[in-house]
Amino acid sequence: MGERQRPTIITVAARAGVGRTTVSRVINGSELVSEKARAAVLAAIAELNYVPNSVARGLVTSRTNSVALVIPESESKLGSEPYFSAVIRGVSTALAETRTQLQLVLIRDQAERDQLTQSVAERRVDGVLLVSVHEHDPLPGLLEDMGLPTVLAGRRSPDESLSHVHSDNTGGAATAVNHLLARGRRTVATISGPLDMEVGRSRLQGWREALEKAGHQGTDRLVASADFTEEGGGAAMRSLLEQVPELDAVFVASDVMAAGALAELRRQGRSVPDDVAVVGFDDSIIARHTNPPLSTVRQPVEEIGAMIGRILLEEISDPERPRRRVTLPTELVVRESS
Amino acid sequence: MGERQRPTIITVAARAGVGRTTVSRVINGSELVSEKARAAVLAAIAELNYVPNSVARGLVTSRTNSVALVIPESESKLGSEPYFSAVIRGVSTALAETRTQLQLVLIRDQAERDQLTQSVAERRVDGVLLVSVHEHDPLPGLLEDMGLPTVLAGRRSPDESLSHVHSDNTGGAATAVNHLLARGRRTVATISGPLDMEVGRSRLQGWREALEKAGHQGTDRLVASADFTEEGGGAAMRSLLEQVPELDAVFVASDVMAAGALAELRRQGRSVPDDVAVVGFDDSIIARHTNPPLSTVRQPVEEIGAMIGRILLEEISDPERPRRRVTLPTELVVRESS
DNA sequence: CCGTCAAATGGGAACGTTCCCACCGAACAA
DNA sequence: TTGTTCGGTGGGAACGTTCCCATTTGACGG
Repeated sequence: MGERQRPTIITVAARAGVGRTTVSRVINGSELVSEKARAAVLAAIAELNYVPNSVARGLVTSRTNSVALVIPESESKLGSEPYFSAVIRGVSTALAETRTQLQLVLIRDQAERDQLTQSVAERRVDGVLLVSVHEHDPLPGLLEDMGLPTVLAGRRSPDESLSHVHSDNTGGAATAVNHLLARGRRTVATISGPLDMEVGRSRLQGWREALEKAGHQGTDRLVASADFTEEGGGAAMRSLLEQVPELDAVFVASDVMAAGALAELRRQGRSVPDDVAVVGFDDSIIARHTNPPLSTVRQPVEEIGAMIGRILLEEISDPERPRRRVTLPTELVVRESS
Repeated sequence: MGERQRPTIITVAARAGVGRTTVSRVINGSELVSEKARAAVLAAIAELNYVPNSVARGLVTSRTNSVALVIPESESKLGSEPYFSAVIRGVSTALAETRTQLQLVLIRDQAERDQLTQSVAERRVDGVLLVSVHEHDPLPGLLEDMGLPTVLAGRRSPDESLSHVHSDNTGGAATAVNHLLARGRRTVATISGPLDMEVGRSRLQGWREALEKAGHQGTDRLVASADFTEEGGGAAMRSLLEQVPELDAVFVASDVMAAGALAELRRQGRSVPDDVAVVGFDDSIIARHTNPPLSTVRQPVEEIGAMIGRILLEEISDPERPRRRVTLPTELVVRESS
């Protein structure tokens, strides 16, 4: 179609009969411009259909108005997907307010990891959001050293130095356990997440503390760990049933693993919730579709996304701002599995 | 920490004892540079830890090396999420090869829609990927008019003018119907998707053609339409059971709607698959978790994503290249619901 | 030994902004 | 009148590249 030459700020200036700088001032909302000049510029912009070139602007301001959201693919296997979708939605909401672009970066292997740091070094983004970090992941430290604003969903450890937002994993787990105990369950085992992730450890800790507070001892043999996958959950369930055949409840640290556990229980002829009660974590989409529907601990994932987005924007606009640590509440959702 | 002044191409040139241009040539892999000079430049780059500034480069080349993936939020409701995740994964794979960045754009309302066109006008992306377009969506035409390379996952109509990739919806639906007929079902109803989307229409068409080819007539009363949501699927099922109480099979145009339909069937005391056989479409994650597990038509979503990514890159590097239309095969996955 | 040619090289200009600073003129006090 | 101030303005420079073109260099045939 049309596509002649795109108008530049100079074209606009000429058309409006003012200088380059005045046009720039109008665009950027400066006060120091007369009503008359402003009107002329605005008219010229409209007539010429002028749109500022953000690349040129970025060159001089050294701001790109875009941030990266980094998702490790190892985690984005089928099961965790609803989690990431919700985070993305939240982040997107937060960014929309300031017209900041969202770069999505999936990391599957070392090459893609290098590419990310490369891309960061190229100054293609103003800040980075990191999701589901592992304890010894070098990435957060790297970004911190580069001085690039960085916010985490989750954290590497309880004394995380970067700004981060996470849900009350310990509290949520404890709530689940207390719920099971209140239902009269005597032996509440757990399938924990990976222990090299803080989510894994803290949910396990919540489970343990709640049991101990209720007077239960020797809980160690009631634990099996898995990797947040459905198969992992099934395998962990199997091993628990071997070790602790008398168990009558399981707190599973994710819904996806719980789905695997439910299948294994069915396979072994244990009915849920009559023989064994099960509570998951996340309230992801599959929780409503398992057989029976899964009781679970809901975490406000979309809100986490919105929050990390907002915090990152703050840190970009003021890098000196002190780091923030936010814990969001969880909520027990009781369905038919408990 | 360190963070002194970032080295520029000039710093590198000085260090290597060559001119600006030679450094640029080395970076861009030009042949026209002596071994000696190349080595010196490479050494200087390594010593100084130089990384080219992509914004500056973008200003002169007027390429940003990033593309936008646009997802209408109305579709990204819970149910369709696995679909989008898979598309994203595929796109990301295709883009990784050329170090092209992926901008994710969620569109929820008119404001965000405007923002997208704005952002496109600002030349922040080299091309656009559009997912799940509606028949009368103005966006594709707008992008086409702007002369911006655009590729669709799905299409607006069978004679789509833009490059696009879609799966064989008609064929997949027909396969599902034939499967049901082969199982001895007599009355195969359908819950279709929205009829203002080509996916909706073509799956319906596949269902109809297969029935007619098998000698069934007067199929119109066997159709109920819904909006790809679980609730919609339930409501459509209810209406079908009222209209056609004798039905013994349903082809549902998406797994999510099928989940709703299954729940409704159970509520009305019809057993699946004994009384009514059900086949869905997508093979999304929930298909394995419904009760009973859902037979479904799998479409290669990740491959669709990879394909639209690759085609877009081609169109960016050569805008004159003729538009492409790709149809990928589907595959019937038989589980327990049929 | 010289002209020719291709390979290798580097400086100027351009990409489209914003920022810095100098300037202009009107208002106002002395 | 003269000086001071300040809102309003615009030109030069800079941001860090790539592209165009002119120049240098070295090899080679006559």
